[in-house]
Amino acid sequence: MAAVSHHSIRQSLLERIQRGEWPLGALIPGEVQLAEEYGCARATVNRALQALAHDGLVIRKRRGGTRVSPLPVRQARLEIPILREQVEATGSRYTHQLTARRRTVPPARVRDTLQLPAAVKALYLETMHLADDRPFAFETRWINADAVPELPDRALEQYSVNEWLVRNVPFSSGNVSFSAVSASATVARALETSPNAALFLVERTTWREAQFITTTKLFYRPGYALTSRL
Amino acid sequence: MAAVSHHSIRQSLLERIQRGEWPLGALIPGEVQLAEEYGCARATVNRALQALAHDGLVIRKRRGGTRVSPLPVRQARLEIPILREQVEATGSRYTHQLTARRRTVPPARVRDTLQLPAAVKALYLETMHLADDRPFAFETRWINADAVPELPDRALEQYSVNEWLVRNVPFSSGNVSFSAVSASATVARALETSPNAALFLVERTTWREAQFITTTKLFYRPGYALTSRL
DNA sequence: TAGTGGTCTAGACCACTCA
DNA sequence: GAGTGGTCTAGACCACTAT
Repeated sequence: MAAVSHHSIRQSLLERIQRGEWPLGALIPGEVQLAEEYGCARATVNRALQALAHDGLVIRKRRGGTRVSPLPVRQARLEIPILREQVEATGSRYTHQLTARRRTVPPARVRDTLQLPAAVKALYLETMHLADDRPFAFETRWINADAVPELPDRALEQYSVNEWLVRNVPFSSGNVSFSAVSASATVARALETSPNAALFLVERTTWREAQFITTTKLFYRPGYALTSRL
Repeated sequence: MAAVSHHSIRQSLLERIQRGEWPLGALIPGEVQLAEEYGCARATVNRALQALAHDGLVIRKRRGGTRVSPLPVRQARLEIPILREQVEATGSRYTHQLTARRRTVPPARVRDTLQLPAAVKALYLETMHLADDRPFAFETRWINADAVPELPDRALEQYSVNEWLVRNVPFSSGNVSFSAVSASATVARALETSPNAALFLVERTTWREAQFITTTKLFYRPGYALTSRL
């Protein structure tokens, strides 16, 4: 390992920015000058600066040079683990139960989200996720049956629906939304909590090449928090 | 722009993975072979593969080669914008009001978080963030006065406390936590909502080189959701 | 120990944008 | 038009680890 690597340069530049060597919005030296200063090739400095730019700490423009980000946007990288791992990470035993499974015509809201033609049936599933046999999260899910291979009964014994989908319909794109909701009577019963309890809700919709696959709501038990480094 | 860039290779490999050319967990060709296939230098393929690895889509090991990630961890990159920008992005007018400001000894929980000695005073601030003069979010904040330059009164006319801190004590590290809480009487009154309403809560603590700076709670008005691409 | 990824270099050319 | 970052290349050596 050389004394100067793009990692060490990145770290060094970060510290210089944090120490205030260059104020917010200020221009920092060009790649050529920094390369000279650190005694390495320009490409190495370039790599370090690109990493800083990727993290939103500097802003780079051709001809305009590199500036310390005037209003650094804090970014949090959230990992959305499979529930099994989330539970097992706390040392608890993970189990799950399929509590509903039917093929019906989805409500309009879901039909729009999945872009299904009217009157087409979709697969509806409800799953309870348990940690040490106590409710951890309650999941409702609609699946576009046309987009997914038949869901074998056997699979559901081993994997939760989500896990099965991840393993069998991988790498779709999608979006997530985090919010807070009051527990409806149904959800409160499932989570063994009181109606109107404040629940952390994660909604996800995923698709693959313009074909919508699934949309889910995940209601976490009260007190759950999603944490991340900033 | 050459026909092959690390971007295009990255995209191509992504599509090949998504099409299932290599199953989950499978080994994909080595850099040398891919470079030959795409007709470019190994470094270019390397860069594309590193990007995919960074996003958790492949797993790379020296000597072990590159594999499609067997259980892709979905990652969401959340940008935590300054409230002003969050509000203005919706086309509303942003204003804020400082509703409380005092120096007192913080409660034990805050003292622990900021790692303050007992009986040392800290700065406590409450801010209402408004969108078109209607409550958008309610913020409570403790600041370690030793870690921060004196907060000039003048600054608070122009910037919210948070914005002032970002501009004057930049690039600290920190963590965030997202959860759901029931509105307390105080918070409900501030947000002009009913007690026990489910609120989305963002808690943040930031520090800089082992010195704690501030810890805040941000209660969003009911119905707020944080959204991100997956 | 051999084979893979990780990294650095020196040089080159291009793309953008500011003056 | 000139100066900055963006990128590619060909070659080299190193670091890790599976066998």
